[in-house]
Amino acid sequence: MANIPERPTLDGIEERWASQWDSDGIYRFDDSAVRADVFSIDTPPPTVSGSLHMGHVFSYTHTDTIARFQRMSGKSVFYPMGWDDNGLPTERRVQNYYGVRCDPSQPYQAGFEPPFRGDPPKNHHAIPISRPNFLELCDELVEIDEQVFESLFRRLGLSVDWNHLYATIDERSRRVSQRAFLRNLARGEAYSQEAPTMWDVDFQTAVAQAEMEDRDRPGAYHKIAFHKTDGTGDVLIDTTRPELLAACVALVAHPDDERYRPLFGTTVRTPLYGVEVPIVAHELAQPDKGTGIAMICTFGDTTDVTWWRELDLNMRPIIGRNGRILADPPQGVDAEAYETIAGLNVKQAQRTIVEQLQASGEMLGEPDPIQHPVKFYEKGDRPLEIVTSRQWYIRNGGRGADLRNALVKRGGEITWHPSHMQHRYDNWVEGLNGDWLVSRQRFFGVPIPVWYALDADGEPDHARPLLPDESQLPIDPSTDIPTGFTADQRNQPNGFMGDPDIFDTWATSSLSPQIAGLWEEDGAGLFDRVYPMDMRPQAHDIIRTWLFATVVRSHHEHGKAPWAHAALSGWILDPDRKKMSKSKGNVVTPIDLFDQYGTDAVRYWAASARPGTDTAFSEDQMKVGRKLANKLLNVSKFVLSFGEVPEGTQATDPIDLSMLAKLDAVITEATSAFAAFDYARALERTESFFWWFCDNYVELVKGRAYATRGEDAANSARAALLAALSAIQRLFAPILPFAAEEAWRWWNDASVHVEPWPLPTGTQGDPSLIDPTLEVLALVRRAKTEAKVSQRAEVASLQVGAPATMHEALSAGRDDLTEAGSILQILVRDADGLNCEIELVMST
RNA sequence: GGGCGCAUAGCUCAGUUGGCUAGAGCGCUUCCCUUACAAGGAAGAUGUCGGGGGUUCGAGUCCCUCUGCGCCCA
Repeated sequence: MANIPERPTLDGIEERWASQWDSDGIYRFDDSAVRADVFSIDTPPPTVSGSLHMGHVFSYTHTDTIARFQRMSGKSVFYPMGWDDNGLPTERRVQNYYGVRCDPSQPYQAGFEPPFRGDPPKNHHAIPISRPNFLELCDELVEIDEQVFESLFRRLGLSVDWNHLYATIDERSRRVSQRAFLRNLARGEAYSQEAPTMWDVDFQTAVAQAEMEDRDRPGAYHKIAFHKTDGTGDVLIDTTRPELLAACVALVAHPDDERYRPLFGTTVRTPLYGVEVPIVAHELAQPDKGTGIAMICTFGDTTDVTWWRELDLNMRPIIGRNGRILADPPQGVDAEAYETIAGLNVKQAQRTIVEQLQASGEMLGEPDPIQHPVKFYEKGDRPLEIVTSRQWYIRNGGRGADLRNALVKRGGEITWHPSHMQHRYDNWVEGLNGDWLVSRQRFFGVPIPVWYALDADGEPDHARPLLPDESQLPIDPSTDIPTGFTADQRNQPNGFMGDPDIFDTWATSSLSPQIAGLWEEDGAGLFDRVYPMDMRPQAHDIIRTWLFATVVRSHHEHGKAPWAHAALSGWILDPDRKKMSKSKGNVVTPIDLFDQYGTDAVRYWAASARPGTDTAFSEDQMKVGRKLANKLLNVSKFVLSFGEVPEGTQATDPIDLSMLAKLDAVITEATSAFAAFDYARALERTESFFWWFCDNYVELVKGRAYATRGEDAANSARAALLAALSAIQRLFAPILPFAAEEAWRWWNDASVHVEPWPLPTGTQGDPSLIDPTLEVLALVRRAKTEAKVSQRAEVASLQVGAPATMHEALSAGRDDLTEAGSILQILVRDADGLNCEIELVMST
């Protein structure tokens, strides 16, 4: 116990202990552990191209407290880390950082130097570069970003095993991702299809259902006259998208709608273009919306797609992938009339069409403005359009009740923390309306590992893709060559072509358990020892994406749920209860807070938040955390200052046993709270006991511990203090890993983080025995405060009135009380309740 | 429109299966340099537990209902 500093301090302990843990390798996963002794964590790979913010600190701290608890409880903890670096966010960051953009038509330039490395001027025009050059810059930048993330997480004290590190673009991830996909394909769980697809016209890629969001946008109903072909007049429809008139393939009304029932089976001619279209019936038509009859276009929204499919209608697409009206009119549309809108963007086309309709008298009245929900890509700025294209899908229950039900059932096999989060999952799965679109028309990602044979006309055979052998993975079909072909046959008639697309990021990150666990890799059986994983921690906003996608892949590949527990973290709100956002300028950088309050203090703030609860950012809480960490050092110093007790010394004084009995209850509660992933409850119990311990118990027995009444009396207090301290330091270790380690190492050789989690001491003490004595002490303190004298001031006499049932307890604490209160004389008498008459010694 | 959550002191929040005068911290007021801690300690004031109804010997806690806020989905 010779290592206690004169003035304990929190300053500098992070660096010291973090590097010590690293060199001692205390967080290394024990590869020899059997599955039952393993606790495995499916750590979320953060998007490294995004910014580091308090949300990361918040949720990763939650996970780390659980990991530390499990490790101390004897588990070999598998706690990997991953970086999600592939995908659109990285592409955007690379564009903004280097001042370039990817243009696959550009030739590769060896040794290309980007115009900027960081902060190109606002007026800089992005330079088009080849795809390989672009990917090189992606690789360069993610490496820089990943170092920043790693240093933050190390500073935060995450007990991850950095030997188990992956990135979603690295070779292993590409191999696992492609392997899993090929197996999906072989089992019929993946397929490609030419179909109407939600399309972002700016990013020029297809978008999955999970990535879409509704935004309220202003629009307007335009009342347009269609002309009955039997010459008996017009049919009026309301539409918010008059620009799609040339794409109209039918009018639709509800089958029960008496107004339109006579018209079903007849035809009308479209205004401006004179195309004959049928009037059809479908339950999805809304009689109360507008005139109750609507035009069906290919395609204005997802309902159009449903109608088109179920009613077997014609196809007249007019919107191109760039969001502009196609150059050539669809079949049957008057070319002269169409020419006036060809090449316009959607807004321009709408203006033109409205002018033309007003001129021809085929639009009635003025547009009627409304607010309505419009579908957007969550990262996009313009409404999604629907274009027809060939895409890859993985079945997720969106097109089949059996699979959907099976996936709901898988969700039920997971224990959710908090439990109500399962509703979000069920809700999402039950509301799916299509399979999972996994192909993206982007650049930086895992390539889809297929080629297509080209026929004599150079047309690809999509029905029979050419597949690599698993042993060849990972491949890039744009550079690798399928078996049986040669390089010069690429893109030639009777040759082959590579699939140009990449997988969506989620298609790879949904395999995080397989990637981290070295599934089908040379992992010496690691996968079987860690999978299914014990815990998936993540934020609740990505239940529909990451969580669900992971369940889908696990269900297909392994026929089981990927984890036993899903622990959902909440959001960080700013102090005004608004979601923190950069644009509002209220994002604080974690490093500054670590510097200001210490890492443990910031972790304390994070760990104070109930699991799954959105939580206000609070520097006040960090101040409290710092105070707590500081107190832990100081009380440790005090307790350890008495030195060791003689071998075999046990606490015997009833007062000491009473404290230890209270401690036992706290250990029991903290243990079951941690075991149920409720770090906040464990902290709260530990913390409130700790302050009670410092303010009351320690103060009460301080004199006795100083041996004012002999060594034997002192040793009971010292033994109790040491036992409590040992437990307290370990109880705090998951939350305050640095302060706990600092104080622990003053009297122990090994790290507290590999010590066993405290067990109840099993003392036979009466937990409430100490309470009456402390109540009297509080009354004495109050009397001194009210008399405005020092707490050290002497009490000439203390007369305690107490029920007879309390006398024994008071008698047990009497000597300690005498010292703690500087009381010269104590008399106890019978009374109904507890009360005191206190006579202070008047200082002269 | 459907689903879920939240509402307790000025602020941030605990309050497990109903059970003593409803708690903590911050902030506020007063006092105290005391040999673990002044980035400390001792003490004090502050509540229609969102409104209404019900079950119960007993409700912050359970049930119904209303109001407000938030999130997810359409």
